[in-house]
Amino acid sequence: MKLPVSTEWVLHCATTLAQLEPGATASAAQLAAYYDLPAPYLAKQLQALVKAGVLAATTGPRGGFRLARPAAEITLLQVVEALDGASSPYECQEIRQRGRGALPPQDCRDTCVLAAKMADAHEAWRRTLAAESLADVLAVLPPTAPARTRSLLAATASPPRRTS
Amino acid sequence: MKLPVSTEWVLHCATTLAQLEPGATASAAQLAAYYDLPAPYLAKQLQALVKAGVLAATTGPRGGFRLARPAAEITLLQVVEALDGASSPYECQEIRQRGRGALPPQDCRDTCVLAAKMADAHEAWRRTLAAESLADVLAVLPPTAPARTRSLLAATASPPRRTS
DNA sequence: ATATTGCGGATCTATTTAGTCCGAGATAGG
DNA sequence: CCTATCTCGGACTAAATAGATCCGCAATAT
Repeated sequence: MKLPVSTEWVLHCATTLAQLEPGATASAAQLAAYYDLPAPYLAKQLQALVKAGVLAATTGPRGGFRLARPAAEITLLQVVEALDGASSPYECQEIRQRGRGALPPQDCRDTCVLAAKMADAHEAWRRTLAAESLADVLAVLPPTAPARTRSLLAATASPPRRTS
Repeated sequence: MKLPVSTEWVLHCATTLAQLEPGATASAAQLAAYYDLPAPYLAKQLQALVKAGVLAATTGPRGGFRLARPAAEITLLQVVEALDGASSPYECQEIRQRGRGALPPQDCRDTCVLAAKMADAHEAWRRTLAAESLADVLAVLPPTAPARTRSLLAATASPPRRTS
């Protein structure tokens, strides 16, 4: 049971994007430099967040990524599941219905007790992550963080067209 | 984030072993036939449970596996973690300390907020599974189940030495 | 003594993950 | 209005990890 390392990347990137002024964007290259990550691969992960509706992207010069919704309406669960999917780590194969000890179908009308308990555990996991929004995360950061983040990001922004 | 399919196997096998009379054993081959599973691979997984102290094994003819402790003292979590380990699916790589936006060490004395929340979620998952014992699972099975299980298992027991 | 069982290691395959690349589209500037 | 360039978007390739299997060794009850 393991989550991709890029999970940490996108969680931090989402937190970073949440510190921008409304409407402002940051490119994949900017975010990659900010965290020292391989830019093309990070871009791929961010695209997954776009497809999941967590981020919005604008192409063209000065384009980039921004949150698709207010930070208070984006939960950690939505970010994590955008990458890894929402399926439970335990998948019941109904082995109780196979082999010499196979149960008759009428005994299998309810879901398997073991599968039910594993599903309960997964639900508890999801509930914990769904209870925390990006806004909640921002609230525990020092008040100076957003300004610092914005200025450091701007340092790698595309230059304003050199007039050679 | 995925658990091995063998997780379902060992959960069911542990439940099956819990239905035996105290001291009785079942071999890997018996359990494999009971659930129509690949015997060699199942054996390997059961060995992991032995190493984790969940099951006890006796070698030699008429040997096999049995619970190492009363069913009430074996939780689903112990069975699952015997196979997959106890480590969290999310592993913080401290990327907040790398790249252009790296935080100074004095700001990293506490664990990262994101890592802490992910750890909370994993703890909620573990708590749910730790709250359910094999005895709890047996309690919801029909009272006739143990007798049926024992008789079906016996059908694949090693034959009592053919006197040819 | 022999057959049966668990135990551990070595091996092979397949799926997933990590990482890279090039093309389509959009915008700012001329 | 046109062009140049910067961005995302998806396809493609390699590496690592986990899944699955096999074989020889040790132990024990018959």
